[in-house]
Amino acid sequence: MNTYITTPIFYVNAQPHLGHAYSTIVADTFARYKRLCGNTVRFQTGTDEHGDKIVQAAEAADESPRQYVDRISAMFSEAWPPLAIEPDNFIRTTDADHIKTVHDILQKVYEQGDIYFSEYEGLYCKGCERFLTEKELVGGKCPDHLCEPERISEQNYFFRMSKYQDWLIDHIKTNPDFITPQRYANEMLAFLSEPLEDLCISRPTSRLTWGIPLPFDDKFVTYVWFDALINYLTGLGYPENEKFAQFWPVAEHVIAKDILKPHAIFWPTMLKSMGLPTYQKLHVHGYWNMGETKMSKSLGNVVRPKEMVEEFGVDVVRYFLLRDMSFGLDSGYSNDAVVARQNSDLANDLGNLFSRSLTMVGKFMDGKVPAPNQLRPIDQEMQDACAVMLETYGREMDIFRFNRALEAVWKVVGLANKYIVENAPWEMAKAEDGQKNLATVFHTLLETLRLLALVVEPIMPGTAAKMNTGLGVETTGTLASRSAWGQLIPGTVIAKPEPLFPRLEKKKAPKGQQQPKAKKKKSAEKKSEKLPEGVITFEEFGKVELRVAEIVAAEKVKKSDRLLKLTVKAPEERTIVAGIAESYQPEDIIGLQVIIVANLKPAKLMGISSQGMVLAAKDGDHLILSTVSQTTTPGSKVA
RNA sequence: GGCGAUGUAGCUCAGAUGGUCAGAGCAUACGGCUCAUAUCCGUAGUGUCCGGGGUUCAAUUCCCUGCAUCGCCA
Repeated sequence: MNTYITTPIFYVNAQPHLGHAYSTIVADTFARYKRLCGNTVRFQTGTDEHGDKIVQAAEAADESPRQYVDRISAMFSEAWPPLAIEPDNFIRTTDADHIKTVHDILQKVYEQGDIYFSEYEGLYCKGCERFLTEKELVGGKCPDHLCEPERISEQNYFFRMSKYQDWLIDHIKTNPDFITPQRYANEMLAFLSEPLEDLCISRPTSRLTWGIPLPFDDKFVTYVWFDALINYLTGLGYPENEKFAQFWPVAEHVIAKDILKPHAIFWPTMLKSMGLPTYQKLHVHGYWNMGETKMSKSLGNVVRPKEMVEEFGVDVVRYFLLRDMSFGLDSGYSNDAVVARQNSDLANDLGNLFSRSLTMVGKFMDGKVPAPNQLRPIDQEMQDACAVMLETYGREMDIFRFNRALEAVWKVVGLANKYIVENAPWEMAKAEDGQKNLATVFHTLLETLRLLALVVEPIMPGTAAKMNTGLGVETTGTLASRSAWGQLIPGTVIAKPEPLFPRLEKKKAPKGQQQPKAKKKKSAEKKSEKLPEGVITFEEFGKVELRVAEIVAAEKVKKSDRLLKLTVKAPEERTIVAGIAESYQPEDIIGLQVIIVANLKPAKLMGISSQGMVLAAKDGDHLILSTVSQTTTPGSKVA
């Protein structure tokens, strides 16, 4: 059996964030799982590097597009190893072979008449030198240049997507697993109930040169999706490489819901036009939301995978992401939630189970795997529970319900802990006739741990390895072969290992919920002492994130006497509208370092989105901006 | 404005051709154990299953409508 699993190629106009990491961890886990099942697996990820946004981002960074994409793409490829993500191929749309493949495919589709030349109409902003989507507009205006875009038309090439609409509808309907979870297939069918428009696939070189030239007209370059989606073929060496024949028939894509339409509509119709079978499955996942608000760069609440790993370790991060999100739905992210998972599921339940078991084997079994004796019902039940777990685990992993799979695994973790309490080996050891059952108990327990290490392997490879080492287990074979009960060899020496997971102190807990430890104590002392009116706690103050921001641009807001539109570095650029025009001239404050509230909910003032608030003293009507007494790094925290 | 999704215990979320479907984990309280990373086991709660209307012997589950949040599109 073969498996071909891909992540999207990520657009390099931003650094890797949690969403990228999730898609890629999902794909990696699936790849590891399928390998464990004995499949031949190919796992591909990469970066998407063409288009006008890249040109702009490069300009902003004062780099050539080439330098820029090389730098950001490297940030992606370097982001994955620390997350234990091991793709077989990392593709870039600026790779020579990709460019050639896109060329060949365009030529082929063109020759068969599925690409034609026509008018494209859209809203064009002269300042940006590009078409804007309706969504980008703020109050009908370009948010960057505050002018209304013009409705202009230009000549472009189109892909005859509409031709394949009926075929696609039929394909989705007759293949229930084509797009999963089901809700996304429904969404696409609803979309397809309206006539499908053809897809504009070019941009004139007069406006954009950072792209793949059309083979049949060098005055145009390929625009976005027709370039990007083809990466899934290029990565297999389409058309002649044998990998293509081997893996294309089993292709499965993992994406986030924001790029559903290109993958569910554009891509299958493109493949159809090329005369290729479509991919097998599209797995669509939701977003990680940060508390109440969505993760966004301007709010400065982007979670960097690298920082997560540094704080929690790879396996915890992987476990958390797969355990806490129902695949397909949105989920909330918070550091506290990760800490909670780490402490309860990992440290207390699994880690402690492993630790106590091995310690007792050392104490009561002379540090060796015992041979089991006659099974009692309680031992048989433990063994049966493992069989149930393996069955559920396989079923759920196959369909990307990782949270369900892990739930089933942790059910056994709980049962194993219970099994220990019910048998109370420390009592058995004292009893005259206890030795016989004691051997069975520890054999059962160690076998259970062996199976837990097995199923946990695709999710937490490092932890699985530690467990296997501790148990003295060989890790060759497949999931099926290693699943069979009773593979530990009696007499194998078991050494007490280091703890699997450390327990963490919960960081700044929101309210007064900061007493996890002192459980034994009476709850005599009240947890929330009354505070005088107007007094806030340190925790409450801690919610306000103050930062130093450097004003890099300032201009008056039209039709407003009081408002200035500021562009600040904190350290990312953000726009803040401040009511200080009566006290300051725009040109006087450029370069000034002020203190801002960085995590204020964005507000729209005179049609401009303000992402934060500048602090100023108020002397009557006169405002005096807060500054720092010495120049510092923009973005420094104020506390 | 159109389409769609979501709205279930303090928190994060599961759930079902309409009838033991009111659930899990975390958090909380109490009890037990001591092998273990002060861990584990047991017990105990609370919910107008978003509001309103309808279909039905029966709706949290189906239909309509309203509200809120989110997404896609115009």
